[in-house]
Amino acid sequence: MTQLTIFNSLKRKKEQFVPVNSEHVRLYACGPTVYNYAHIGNARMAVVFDLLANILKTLYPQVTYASNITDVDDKIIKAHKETGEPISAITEKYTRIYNEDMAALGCSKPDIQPRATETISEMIKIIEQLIERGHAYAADGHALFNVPSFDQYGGLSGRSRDEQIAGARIEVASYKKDPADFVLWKPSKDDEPGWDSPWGRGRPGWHIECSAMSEKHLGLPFDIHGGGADLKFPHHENEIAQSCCAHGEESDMESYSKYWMHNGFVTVEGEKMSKSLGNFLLVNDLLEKYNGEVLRLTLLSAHYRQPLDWSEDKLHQSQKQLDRFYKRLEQMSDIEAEKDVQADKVLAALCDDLNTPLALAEINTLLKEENSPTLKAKLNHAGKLLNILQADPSTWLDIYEKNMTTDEYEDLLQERTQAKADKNWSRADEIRNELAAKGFKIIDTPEGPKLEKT
RNA sequence: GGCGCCGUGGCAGAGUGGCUAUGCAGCGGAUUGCAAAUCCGUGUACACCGGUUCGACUCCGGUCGGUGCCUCCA
Repeated sequence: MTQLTIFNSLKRKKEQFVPVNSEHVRLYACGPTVYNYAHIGNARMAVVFDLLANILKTLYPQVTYASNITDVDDKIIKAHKETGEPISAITEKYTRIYNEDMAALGCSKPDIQPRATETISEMIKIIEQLIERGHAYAADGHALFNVPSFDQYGGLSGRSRDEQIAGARIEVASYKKDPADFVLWKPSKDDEPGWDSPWGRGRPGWHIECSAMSEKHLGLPFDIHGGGADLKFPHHENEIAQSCCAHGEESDMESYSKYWMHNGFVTVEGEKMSKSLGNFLLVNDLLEKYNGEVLRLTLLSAHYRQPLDWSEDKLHQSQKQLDRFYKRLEQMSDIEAEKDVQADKVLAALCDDLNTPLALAEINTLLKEENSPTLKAKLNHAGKLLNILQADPSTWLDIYEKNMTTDEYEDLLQERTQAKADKNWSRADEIRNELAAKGFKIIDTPEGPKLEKT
């Protein structure tokens, strides 16, 4: 079996992946807070970990991929106050849109998609365990994690406690024992969503939800925890602190998740996406102009740990790339794919820390081969691994088949063919221009002219 | 200020101690009425300066440049 290698953020090096239980591999990735449309950065995370889950599923008999929906958060409350829409309407709406958009990008729905609001009792239990073990305390309606109680704190992001304080620019709340302490539970006002707890009516802090959801659905320790690079600190650092300390595993950061993976950021035309710059690219908008598969390939065109600069030119390249692949598949539509043939080099590239650019290069190299049952099998396999090339080739290429005699363009094409036979070049060119204006280009083949959408 | 990442041919983007990455664009050719599509051919690129080495784009050190996190932002 091909060996999977991944860059483990916890160790800051590439390692062979050895599952906790090779019969059942468990993966968790931090999902979105549902208060707005998903942007292209959310999409990168979703696509990267969808790909990872897909690869794991080809290597191991059972894989569970969990990715959460955060449906309680101050940003949601803010959206509610601004729009007047009920909280549940907001979270349901944007959860639905998120799932639709990610599906359009070829992402399978995670095996489990837990909601924070469905995991409140588990969060409260972890907080109680932390208080019992002396890692957390209640103060002023809050429950807080006491950072100095965990020696390993900072182990993921590589920063010591002293650096933490030196760099602290956050105003320190009076109820904190230590400036670095963070909130596990906070009180809710009457008009804010809240749940009863030993510390009064309130809601969870940001980090505790992932500790609770991953433990509930995957068990500890699980294999891989993923998310965007910006979550490394403080979110993931705090998750580790909570989950290790709640179970008396203060000396073992791996007692929560064995491996950590972080995807890089997406920039737009060289600049970071930000609301002030107004360059926040929403997947929903992009899908109106581009096919989801083109977006997916673009997101996979750079290695997942590298920054990815989004541009029109990249989308163009992805489109051309997919057209090339689909053209070959279309040429081979009458060929039966050979059984039990795999795209070994593509799989090997993906197993090397998800090296998607190399995988794409390998597919391009495959195209140098002649059409054959073997090539078709390899292309099919490669497409399946990356979850691309799953559309019907002729549909993708949008070719009007010659036998569509009722089609309005058929008459024009026949007229052009006749004009060409009569050497009436000006009329032939006229028809070509006419069709070009309608968004089609003519491809002359030995079997006659075909139309392709431009 | 602290921690980290990066600097590859016009552009995108992998990789390696000595052997063509790949794609897009460009150029030349085949083909075509002209195109389009397709096919063939075509680019000794690895920020700079030192060091290690028989040999470095690849290892080590430094310089310069860019960039991320430290602000509940994937």
